[in-house]
Order: sequence, then C-alpha cells, then structure tokens
Amino acid sequence: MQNSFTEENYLKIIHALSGREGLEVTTNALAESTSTRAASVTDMLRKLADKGLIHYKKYQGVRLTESGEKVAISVIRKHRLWEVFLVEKLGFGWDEVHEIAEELEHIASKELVERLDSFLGHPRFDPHGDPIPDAKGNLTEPDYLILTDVGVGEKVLMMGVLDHAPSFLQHLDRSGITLGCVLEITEINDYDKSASVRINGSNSLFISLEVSKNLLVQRR
Amino acid sequence: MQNSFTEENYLKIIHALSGREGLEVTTNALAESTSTRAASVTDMLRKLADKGLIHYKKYQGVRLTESGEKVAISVIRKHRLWEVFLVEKLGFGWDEVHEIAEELEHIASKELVERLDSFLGHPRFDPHGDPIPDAKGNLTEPDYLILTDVGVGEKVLMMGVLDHAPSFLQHLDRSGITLGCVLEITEINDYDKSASVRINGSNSLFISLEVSKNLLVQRR
DNA sequence: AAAAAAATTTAGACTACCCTAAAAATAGAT
DNA sequence: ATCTATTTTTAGGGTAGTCTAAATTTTTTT
Repeated sequence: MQNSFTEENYLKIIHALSGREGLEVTTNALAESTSTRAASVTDMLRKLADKGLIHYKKYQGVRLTESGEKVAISVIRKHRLWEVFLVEKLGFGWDEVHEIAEELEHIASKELVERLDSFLGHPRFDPHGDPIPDAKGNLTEPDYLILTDVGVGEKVLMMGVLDHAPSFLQHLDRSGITLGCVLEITEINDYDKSASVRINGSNSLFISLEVSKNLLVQRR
Repeated sequence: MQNSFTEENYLKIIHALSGREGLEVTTNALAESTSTRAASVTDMLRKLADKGLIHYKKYQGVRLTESGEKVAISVIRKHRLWEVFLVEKLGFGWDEVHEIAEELEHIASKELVERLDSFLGHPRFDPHGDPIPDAKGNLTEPDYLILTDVGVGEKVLMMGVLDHAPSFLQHLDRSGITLGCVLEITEINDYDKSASVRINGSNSLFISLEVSKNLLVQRR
C-alpha cells in the first residue's frame, strides 16, 4: 500500500530526530515537530507500527525499521533534489525553497526523481550544504565542525547550516557568508563569545555566538 | 481558505466537461470523470457551492463561477507547464507525463509557477498541443480542425491530440506522427473511412477513423 | 398524462487524521 | 520506597471525503 503525505512526514521527522545513532524518539518530541498533540501522535505511531515502518513499544519511544528508513531517506532525497532545482534552475534564494520542497518531496514517481537527479548533474549537497542520499538510499553525513569549535587564527570552509530558518539564512546573505566561502576567526570575545571573522580573506565582521552555533565548517 | 487537492480536481474536471460554452455539467458525468459515486459528487458540489466556486441548483447540474473558473485555469496552467518541463527538460515522452503532472499541478506556490514559466521560455502550448493559460488566467482555445474534416489532397499541420491516453500517443510515435509534422491525405477509404496519409512529404501510412478523430490539425 | 426509467439527492456509515479530557505508566524527588 | 510530576495512552468525538441503499426528482416512453 502507498504511504500518505502525512505518514511520509512522520517518517521524515522521526529520521531527523533520531539522529545518526538512530536513538528512540519520544511522542512529545514528535508532537512538537509535527505541530499536533501527543494523542494524535500516538494514533499515527500505532498505524506506522502496523505497517511495519517503525519499532514501537508503548511508552518506550520509536525507531524506524529498515523499511521506514528507506521511505524517510527517499523523501529526504526528493526534498533536497527539488531544493537544488529551485535554487540552481529557477533562481530562488536558499531562504525561499524549504516550504515549496515540503510539497514537492511527496510527488511519487521514481522515474521523475532519477531524471531530475540527472538533469541537475547528480548533486551531492543541497543549497544548505545537506547531503543528498543516492538513488540506492545511501546517506552519508559528512562530519563537519561547528564554528564554535574553531579557534582564533584558523581558516575554515563554510560547508552548511544547522538552522534553516529564512531569517537566519537572510542574515547570512546580508553578512556575505555563503556556502564554500573561507572563514578566518580573527578574534573571539571572551565576554559573549562573539567572534570577528574575515570572509574570503577580505572584509571582516562580527558574528554572534548564536550564528556561530549554526554554521557548519571544515578545516582545509 | 485554501482549496484542497480534491476540490481543485473537481473544478478542473468541471471546466473540462463544460466545454468552451460553459454548459451545465451533470452529476453523473462528474462521477464518471472522478471515478467516484454520484452520491459523493453531490456532497462535494454542495461544498463547492458553499465556497462560491460553482453555481449549483439541485438536479440542475453545475457551472463554474468566475472564482471557480480562476482556480480551474490556474490548475490547468500548472499542469501544462509541468508537462512542458517534464518533456523538454527531463526528456520524458509525451505519453508519460500526464500522471506526474496530475500531482505537480497541486503545488501551491505562485512564485514557483511564474519562475517555471520563465525558465521554460513562456511556452504557449503543452506537449500535446493544448494551450497554456497565461499568468493572468487568459486561456484561448485555438480553433483547430479534426483530421476527419480534411479532404483528400489537403495538406495540414499536426497541432494536437484529443485523446491523451498513453496507448494512443505511443501509437502515434510508432507511426511517426509528431506535433508540427505535415500531414497530407492521399486517399480516404469509403468503406471504413480509414485514410492514407503522407507524413512530411515522404512515407505514407494508413490511419484508422479512430485515429483521425483524435488528431487536431490546421490548414497552412 | 400517467407509468416506467434514469438521474440525483438524502440518510447513515466508514477511514484518515486530528482534537480534548481523563486514565495509566514512567521518571524524579524526598 | 513512596509520593509527585511528567509523559504517554485511551476514550470519545469532529471534519473531509468516500461508500451503499433508499428516497426523490426529472426525463422518457407509451
């Protein structure tokens, strides 16, 4: 049987919340993420468990089964490929594409996904730096650093963001921080942990701890 | 309030069935087209009427209101633009795109549609020769001939199809009949109204009345 | 113009997904 | 180890969209 729009969203969110260790996800966390009440989550969990998509024991939280994992990763693949399309082909900003991709990710056709992938040149990362699962369902999370883990004087490459909120991404745009740029921490303020950062070797600016916490980077 | 996937489908189908004269559409015709029962159609009609999207009097059939027409045409615009995308950019055959576009046509973002339109170079017709409504909602149906109305010796341009069934389109592919090709009727068989047709001035083939009835053409 | 046939609507019910309120289970504090 | 707070589940219910069966209206036939 086909999975509904709603079921796919639950699986996607369970995947995101269980992290790379595949930890148990709680009912309340799901209620929060799906903007529904805990009671509604319980209903859906029973249903997903009946379909063999999650491991579920009452009061014990949930994990994806292998089959549930497959569905979740397929949805993530579609979401991220469509985001690449929207940014690369249609010229949307990286702050504008999430909502639209939330709808596009549920289009079923397998053939469509593979042709889209090929049309886009088999991109490995989406416009926010998130890795795109391959056609076989392999998803390898690169182990980036968070900018807060980088010391003064170090030069790093900007590889992704943790926060996908439009307001955060627009803030980065205004600061001139883009995927792939070189960041060099020139100073860290002891008092509030705000930092001075040089971008691509030239203009320098202050960024708050809040921003640093959400920037994924890589040593070169 | 937003219109649901299902509501949009009803409006689109009412538009199609009422033709360019905007004739009343019957409950049974809608039940047939939506693959549901007449009772279900009645329920939905009451709902659409409450929302001001259709004119509905019990037992009297329905017509779209101006606001319903706007929604229907927007859905048609999206459907046909996505079909162009699927064929022109992703390399699908014209026989493969209908189902996928049935899903894509319900993606809401207005911005997406306008950017897609622009990315595709503002196409006027979809891969089946159907006209694409413009951004303001103007839809002008070109007045093509049906091939059965063309006499022996006449040369016409192949402009569209009435039947969108994959099997019919595949049959045209095998016959070498494509959008824009020149068809010349060399002979019409009096017995079964099958015809001999020259394609682009060269190879000749037989086509049945059934096929002729579904080909839209234009005198040059 | 009445009877028969066909089309349409109403009545009552089902599934998916969501809700609130109350009950039950787990976790935390003393 | 028990009591309390928190989390989760159950119970009962609502809306959207579908169904079947029965009632009603319109159309067709005679």
